[in-house]
Amino acid sequence: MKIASWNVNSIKVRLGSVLDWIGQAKPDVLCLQEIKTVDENFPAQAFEDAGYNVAVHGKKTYNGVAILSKSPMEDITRGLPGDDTDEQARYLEAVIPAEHGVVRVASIYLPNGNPPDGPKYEYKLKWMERLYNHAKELLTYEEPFVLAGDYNVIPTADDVYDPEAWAGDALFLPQSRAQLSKLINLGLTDAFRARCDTPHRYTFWDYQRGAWKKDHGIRIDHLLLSPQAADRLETCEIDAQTRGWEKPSDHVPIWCTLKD
DNA sequence: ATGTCGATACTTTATCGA
Repeated sequence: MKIASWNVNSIKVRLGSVLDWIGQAKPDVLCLQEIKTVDENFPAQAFEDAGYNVAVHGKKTYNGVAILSKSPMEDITRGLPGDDTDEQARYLEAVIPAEHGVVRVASIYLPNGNPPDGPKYEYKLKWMERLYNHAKELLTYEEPFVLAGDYNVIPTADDVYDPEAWAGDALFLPQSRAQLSKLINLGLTDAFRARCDTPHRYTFWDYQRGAWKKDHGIRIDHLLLSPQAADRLETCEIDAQTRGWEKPSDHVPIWCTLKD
C-alpha cells in the first residue's frame, strides 16, 4: 500500500501536475494540503475519473486538506478534535480498508506560526498540543495509522540547508521542534528517517531567491507512523523532481509503502 | 544587486499569507 502526501499550494493551479504525478507514481492514497478552495470547487470528478475516491475538508482562500484513495473511505473526520471553535481547515482523517485490516490516514496542514511573537505562533503550539492529544488517543486503538502532511516544523539542523538562517523562524524554534519531538516520542516513526539517514534531504524550497536551484530547502513534510504501521514500512522517498516541473508547488510529494 | 506565488477585492494594483 503506497501512501503519499503533497502540499500543492492551490489544487486549481496544480490539478494537471497532480494528475500527472498520480499517473506515474500510482499511490493508493494521496493526502493533499493547501488546496485553497471550498469543497464544492474541489475537482473531485477529475480524480474520480483517475480511479480515486475523494474526501475534502476545504475553506475559501486559505488552507484546506483532502484525501484521495483508491479504496472507498470510511469514518471520515473533518477537523482536528480538541477545539470546536477552530474554523481553519487543516485536518482530515479517514479509515481505509486494506487487504489485511484497515489503515487510518490523516491529511495534516499544521499552522505555519510566523511571526513567532504573536497569536499565530500561539495557535501553532496549541494546535500541536491538540495533535499530540489526538495521536495519543489513536494509539490506544493499536492499529496502523499514518499522519501525513505539511508539519511546518524542521526536525533537526540536518533538515535545513542553513540552520542559522532559520534560527528565529516559527518552523525551527526550539519550542516547535520540542513539540514535534514530544509527538514522535509517543512512539511514532518518522518514515523518512527510518529509511534514509542522509542529511539535507528536503521537501520544500521557497519560491524566492532561487532556493530550488541552490538546493536551499527544508524538510517539513512528514509521514508519522504508528507502531503497527512502522512494522510494515518498506520504503519512504521524496519525489523532489516535481519541484523542477512547470508551475511547481513549493512542496514536493513524500510517500511510503506499507507491506500488504 | 536582485530575485515568488496564489487568492482576493470597493480589482487591473495592493494586500495577505506562506
